[in-house]
Amino acid sequence: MELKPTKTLSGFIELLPVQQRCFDECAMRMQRVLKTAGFCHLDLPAIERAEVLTDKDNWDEIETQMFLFQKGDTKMGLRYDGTVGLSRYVAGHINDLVFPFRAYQFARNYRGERPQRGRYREFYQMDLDIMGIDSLSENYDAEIVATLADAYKSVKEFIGPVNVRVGNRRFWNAMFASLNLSAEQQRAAFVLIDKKDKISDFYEGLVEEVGENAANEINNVFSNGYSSFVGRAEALDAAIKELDEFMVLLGSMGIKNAKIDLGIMRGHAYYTGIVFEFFLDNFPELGAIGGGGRYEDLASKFSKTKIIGVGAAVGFSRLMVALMDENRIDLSKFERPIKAAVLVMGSEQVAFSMSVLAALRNSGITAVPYLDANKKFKNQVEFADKIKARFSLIVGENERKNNVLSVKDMLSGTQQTLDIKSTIELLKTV
RNA sequence: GCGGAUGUAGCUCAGCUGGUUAGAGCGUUGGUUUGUGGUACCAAAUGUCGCCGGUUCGAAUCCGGUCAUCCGCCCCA
Repeated sequence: MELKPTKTLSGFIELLPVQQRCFDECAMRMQRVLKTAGFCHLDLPAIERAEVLTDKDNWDEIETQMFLFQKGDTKMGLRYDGTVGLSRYVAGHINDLVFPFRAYQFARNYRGERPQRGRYREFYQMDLDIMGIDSLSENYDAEIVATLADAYKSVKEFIGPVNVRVGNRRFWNAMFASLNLSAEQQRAAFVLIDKKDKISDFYEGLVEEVGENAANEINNVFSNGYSSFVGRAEALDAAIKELDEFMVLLGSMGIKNAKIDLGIMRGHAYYTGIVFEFFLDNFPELGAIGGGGRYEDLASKFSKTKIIGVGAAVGFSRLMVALMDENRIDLSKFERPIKAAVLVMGSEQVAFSMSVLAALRNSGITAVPYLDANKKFKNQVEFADKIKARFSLIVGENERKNNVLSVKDMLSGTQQTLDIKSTIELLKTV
C-alpha cells in the first residue's frame, strides 16, 4: 500500500514536543505581560469575508497572496494579520467597548505567498493595540512600545536582549513638505528610506528621484541627526518635539534600549506617526522581530466614526522558529517534563498502580504510567528512559503486597524502597 | 510571476563517466538478558530510485517534459 506523505505542506510549521513546550512557555509569559498591562484578549475568527480582507476587486490577483475560497455566494478568506479583524471588531462593537480600548490577539494568520526562509503560510502573530475615538494621545505610543519591550524582556532568558528603533512618519511628511516634493517624489523617497539599509545606492537613488538639493537634505538627516532641523518649519519642529518627548516617556517607563532611527519606516501605508521596530541584540541579521506604529484611520472602511489606533505586531512563530532552527535557544529546561514514570509489572498490579498514579497527580507531580502491563520489564524501563522521566516508580508483585514502591533514580540508577507518602515527598523536593 | 538547486528505505543521505540481486548510518522490531534503561553485540523487516516519455541489448545513472520541495528575487496586505 502506498503511504501518504507525512511532511507538512510547504510553509507550515510543526514543532517537536521539546520545542513546543518552549514555544508555549514564551507565548504564555508574553501574554501575561500584556494582561497585566490591561490588554484584553481577543480571539477573533480566522476566516473573514473577502471584502473585509481586501479592497481589491481583482479576485485572481489577490488569490495568489491570500487563502480565499467560496461557499455558495459568499467569498471568504483566511486572515493575514490581526489588524483587519480588529478594525472590523472595534467598528462593529463601538457601543459596547470603552475607549481608549486596549486589546491583544495571539492568533494564527495565513498568507498564500510562496514560502521561503523565515516566511510561512501559517504563523502565530501577537498583536497589541490601543484605540481611541476622534483622538488618542501620543503618550499611548510610548506605552505600547514600553509594554512590548516588557513582553520581550519576560522571555529574555530564551531570546536574549532586544533593542528598539523609533522613527516618525510625521517628520518625513513635514520634511518632504518643506522641500516641496510632489506626491510622487514623496512616495519614491519613502520607499528609498525604507530600504536604505538594504541598498547600496541610496544617495544616487535619491538624487534621481528628488534632485540633488533635496537628496542632500534628506541625507543630512542621517549624517547630522534630526535635531539639526529645528527651526526650519513649524511642522518639522512639532515632529522633532514628538520624538524627543516619546523618548523621555520611554525612559520614565524604564526602557533603556531604545534609540531614534529615522530610517525606520515600516512597509504598510496606513501608518501616520510614530513607527518602531524591535531587533534582537544577539541576532540582528534576523531582521525586525516585531514592530508597529500609529495609524489615524484604522477603521474608516467600517465606520464613519474616526477610530485612531497605535499598535504593534510580533511575528511570534518567525521569531521562535528561527531561533530554534539556529540552535540559539537553550531547550534543556524543557527536556524533562515528566517527574515519574509508573512501571506496572503484570496486570495484577494495574489497580494498585493507578491508585499510586492518582496520588502523585493529586500532589501536582507530573506522572506517566506504562499500562501495557504484560510487556517485558526491560521495555518499560526503556520507555521511562526515553521520556526522560526523572524517576521510575516500579510496581511489581512484592511492592503491591507490601504497599510500597521501588523508586529508581533514572540519573544515578540507584534504587530504594519507599511508601507512597515518602515517595511523593521525595519527588516534590527534586 | 522569474531564477538556481534537489527528488533513492520511516528519517538523513551515498551510489550516477549506463552493466547481474539497490547501499550506509540512524530509527523500528526481535534476541544476547522474561525484575532494570542510557553503552555493546547478533539478527530481521522495509524501495514502482518523484512521475511520464525518449535513447539503448540494457537506465537510479544519459536526454526531454512534468510535478513537488528547498534557496533566492518579486511581493509583503
